[in-house]
This record gives sequence, structure tokens and C-alpha cells, in this order.
Amino acid sequence: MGRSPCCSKEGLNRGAWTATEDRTLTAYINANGEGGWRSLPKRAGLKRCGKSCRLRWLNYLRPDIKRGNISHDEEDLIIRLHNLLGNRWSLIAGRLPGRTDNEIKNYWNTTLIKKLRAQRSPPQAEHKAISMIGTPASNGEHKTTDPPPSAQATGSQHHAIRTRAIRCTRAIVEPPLPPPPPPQNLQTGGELIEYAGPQISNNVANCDGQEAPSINGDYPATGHVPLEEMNETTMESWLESNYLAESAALDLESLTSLLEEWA
DNA sequence: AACAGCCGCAACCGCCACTGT
DNA sequence: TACAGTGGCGGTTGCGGCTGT
Repeated sequence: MGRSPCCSKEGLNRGAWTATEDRTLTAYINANGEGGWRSLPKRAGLKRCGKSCRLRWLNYLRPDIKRGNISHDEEDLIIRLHNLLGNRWSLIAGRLPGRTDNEIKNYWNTTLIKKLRAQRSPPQAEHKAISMIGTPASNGEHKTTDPPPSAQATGSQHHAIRTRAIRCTRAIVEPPLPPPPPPQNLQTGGELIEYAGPQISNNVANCDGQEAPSINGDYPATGHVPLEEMNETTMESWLESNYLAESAALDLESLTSLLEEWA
């Protein structure tokens, strides 16, 4: 690959993790908690890069990980969220409890791309299908002049949000977050998606230092939106009616901020 | 049975934002 | 303000299993 390593790899194990390494890492994190990834390998007695430990824990060892068998509803949600957010896998994963960004990214790049490309095979349906698999954020602000592979394949025209998630953690006032109200399920086409919605406190600044829309712990009270009807438009209106009724017009930027708050 | 090609997924990488000094 | 350290993200790679010949 020819890239310089992010940290010294001398004497470090690489490649697939062994069961022993997994046990060591799990035991250490169970005893000491997450964090301090750079120094964790030394403290835990692992010959691994800290980044590698973090990735292994987050993508594989975490106890709440749900692996394999992505359901039809989950798949549908991934497609719709991707249509809205682009390749912001961590945000998408945040809407799918137990799923990791890496898993969703892999699933998208392997399974969904092909599936959706196959769907668009009829020429008349091409435009519609293209809009489903577009990468809006990538189109808008991709770092290079070359469009990303998915955009090359699709050439979609979408709202550009951002390619990378920007962490907005500045809280002007940081009251302890009350526990969220009991989850309210969003009715989907035949199944229920557990609502893992916002835990947004008052007076949280957005990226511009302005106060974010006041949500004040209000949670969805209306509008069971069948998943099959959920698209960019219905999702916006659903979000607007349920979260932003008191705020000014919802634009995609604020929607993105909202979704980031959820994550 | 042996080989080649394909595919899925775990892991690695560089980049960037955030935080503390 | 500048800088270094750290954490997190998305893109990419390559290994290993599976399938077809």
C-alpha cells in the first residue's frame, strides 16, 4: 500500500485478531472501560496499535453488536438514509441499533450497490433508481475532482450535505441528560423500528455557535410513517412535524445537525 | 481433485476535528 | 494563537472462504 504507518508498528501484531487477543482486550475494557486507545495496548499487554484495538472493540467485540442478517427493513432504512446523508456511515449506523458503520459500509459496497444497480436496469427506470443509490454528500464536497465510485456510477443530483461528519460537541450549558422517555416505535411496513431518538439537551450550540433548535425533550407524538413511504420528502416532513414544529423552516443542514445530535 | 476467479468482510490507512497545554 | 496528542471517520486493501470450471 506504500503508506507510512500512523504509529510505530515495530513489534506489533497485524492482521486478523486471535481469540486470545480478543479475550485480553475484552477483559481489559470490561475492567477499565473504553478510552485511552493509544496507551491501551501497553496497559492491556497487547501487541497491537491502539487504533486497531479501538476498531476491533467497536466493530466486533462490543457486547451490543448485532451481526449478520440485515433485515429488509434495515436495508430499506440504509438506502433511504444513504440517499439523504450520503456516505456518512457512522450517522447511518447510529440509526440502526447494534449495527456498526463498518458493517453498513461493507454491506452497501458489496450487496446494496449491486442490488440497486440491478434494479435500475430498465432504461426508463434508470433515473429513479439512480436517485436511490446516489451519494449526495460525495457529489457536493468530495475532496478530489474525481467523483467517488458510487457517484461515477450514478451521477445523481442531490442535496449536498457533507462528506464527513463534523462533531459538534460544544455545549453552552450542560445539564445532566434526563433519561429519554420510553422508546416510541416508528411503524414501518409490517415491522417496528425501535426509536432510538434524540437525547438533546437545552442550550446546545450548533456548529455556528448558535443555539440549536429547541427540542427540549419532545419526542415523536404524531405521524406513524410507514417505512415504504419514507423518502427524503416524507422523512423531512416527519422530522419537521415531530421535532421542529417550533423552529424555522427545516433545511437539510439543520436536519443533518439533528441527525448528528442523534448519533 | 485442483485450480482460478469472485466475493464478503475484517483490518488498515490517512485525514481531519477536537481538546488540552 | 500555535502546537501536539487523541479520537473518530470514510476510503481502501487484502485475506480467506466459496463457487464454478
